[in-house]
Amino acid sequence: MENSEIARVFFEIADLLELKGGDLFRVRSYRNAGMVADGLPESLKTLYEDGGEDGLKGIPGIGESTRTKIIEMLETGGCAFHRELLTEMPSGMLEILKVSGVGPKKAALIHKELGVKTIDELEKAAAEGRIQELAGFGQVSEEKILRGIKDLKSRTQVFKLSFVTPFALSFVAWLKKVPGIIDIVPAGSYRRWKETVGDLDILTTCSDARAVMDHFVKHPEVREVVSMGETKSTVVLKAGLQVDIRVLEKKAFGAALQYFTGSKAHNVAIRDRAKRMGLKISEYGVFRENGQWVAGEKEEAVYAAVGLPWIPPELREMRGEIEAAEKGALPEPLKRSDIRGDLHVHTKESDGTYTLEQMAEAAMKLGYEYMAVTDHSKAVGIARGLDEARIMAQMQAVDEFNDKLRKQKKKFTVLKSTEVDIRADGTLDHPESVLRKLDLVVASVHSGFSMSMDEMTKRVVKAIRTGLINIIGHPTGRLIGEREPYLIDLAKVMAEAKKYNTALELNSYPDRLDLNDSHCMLAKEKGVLVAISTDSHSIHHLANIEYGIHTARRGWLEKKDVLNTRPLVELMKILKKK
DNA sequence: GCCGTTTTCGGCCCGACTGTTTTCAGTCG
Repeated sequence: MENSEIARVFFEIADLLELKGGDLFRVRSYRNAGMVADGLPESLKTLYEDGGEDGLKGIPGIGESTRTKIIEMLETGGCAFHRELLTEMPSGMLEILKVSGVGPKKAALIHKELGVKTIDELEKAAAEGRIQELAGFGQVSEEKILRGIKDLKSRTQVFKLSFVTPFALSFVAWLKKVPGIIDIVPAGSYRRWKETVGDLDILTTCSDARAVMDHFVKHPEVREVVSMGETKSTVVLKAGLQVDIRVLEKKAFGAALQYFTGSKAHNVAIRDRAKRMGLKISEYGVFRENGQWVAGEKEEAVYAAVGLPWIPPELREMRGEIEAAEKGALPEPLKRSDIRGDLHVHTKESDGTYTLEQMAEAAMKLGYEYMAVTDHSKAVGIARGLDEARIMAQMQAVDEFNDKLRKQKKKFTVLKSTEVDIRADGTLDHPESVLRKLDLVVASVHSGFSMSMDEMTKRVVKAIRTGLINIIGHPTGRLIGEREPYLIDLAKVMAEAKKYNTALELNSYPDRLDLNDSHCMLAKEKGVLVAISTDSHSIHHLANIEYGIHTARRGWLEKKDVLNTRPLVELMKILKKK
């Protein structure tokens, strides 16, 4: 079982225990174990295979009991405790918990009183007016349940970060029109640059809170106002995205920003730390036990109050950032200006929409020193991949273009390159003689995704062992929310990549973000360089580098861990083939 | 169930909004 599957079992155990009315701290432990499993850069399976039970020790949040269950799942593919809980509470109840406004208490009551076992039965009961008869329910909550079911059935649960970005910008612009508004900052997982975002949280300070609320709910994209209070409101947009807003005093803005940026697990740890120091943290500030205000206007001051330096939002995922902050060992955040060039760019020759010259012009405007033109090879027929003759012609065109740039005294170089296909048998789709003439070789898998992990790993490892590859492109092939990653043992691939001086790509295309944040942590640990590239098919895609940079920051990468932070001369030395 | 600058036992983050129960529990983030 993969980490995400193990995590799902823990989440379900937590939900089932909560439905049963079990100890809430125990519930929280399972939920926490699920989050830890999900966010772990190493595969639990690999840790267990390599180190046995000891390999699983020392993971914060995983104790005796959850460790035993992890081992059970790895060995048997299931968890007896989980199955046992499912005999007591039907699995349909887990779906019911997802209905907005229905939590464990209400769900359990509905189940007990009406024998409801599935979301469809819940819908029927509500439609027939049987819910409002129950103690603690009324006509309003019954209608709310019906709406919640409708929403759940139609709504996408999570949104790609790039889907949310335009809405975030739109709300910021919209709220700027409110008289007296001071700060408007989207927080939450959006601010942490998480690859998918569940909802958008916006924090504001304003002299007139009422005016902010009134204007907020009138945004033209709003479909439904879920709640509207003095300082907090929630709406759902036509696109299905939920947006929350908070209005705060200037004095509390930093504390609120810290709180609403999350992650939840990070905040719990920070508050726990505060508590141990005799402090109390809420979204209104840091306070002593006697209620005296300590800090809150600036986020930095909140962290300082608990003896820590400011922690960048991308790191706030409880992956050791608090311990690192304590030791002064936080990674130096990668900056946009650290990136010297883009190493994965397509042109009209294959499936891009602009010419080599146009792409280069656009890259120069971003202040880059270099750009690799990496059109597809012939195996990718649908993208009009280049055969030997066409790539030779392109090389000549690149040489001529570089000559022209030199004559114009422009400090920019186009690298002769390719995105060569790794065929199903692990061979490359250009002959060695061609690949040796190129400055840089990106190699990617574009077909035959449904291999076993063993086959896929061998396929990519075989390609690396040719010694001709500088970068493995989009190493897992996933498309966020659309296509699962193909099965591949990245730890093995990285070990081989390290030997052959091959980098792994962090593809910044917002649908891909591949490597992901956890994989970046693994690459860093294994000492493999990461190339942050955009896979641009248009001049407009080059700006997607931001998504790659922030994903890299989430993966703790620093300037030294990234291939394309190197100046051209240094880069060319690294790219030199053995 | 997890964990330790107060602890191997006894704690475990904190507050807003809603609906319904006339004083608060449940849900959510």
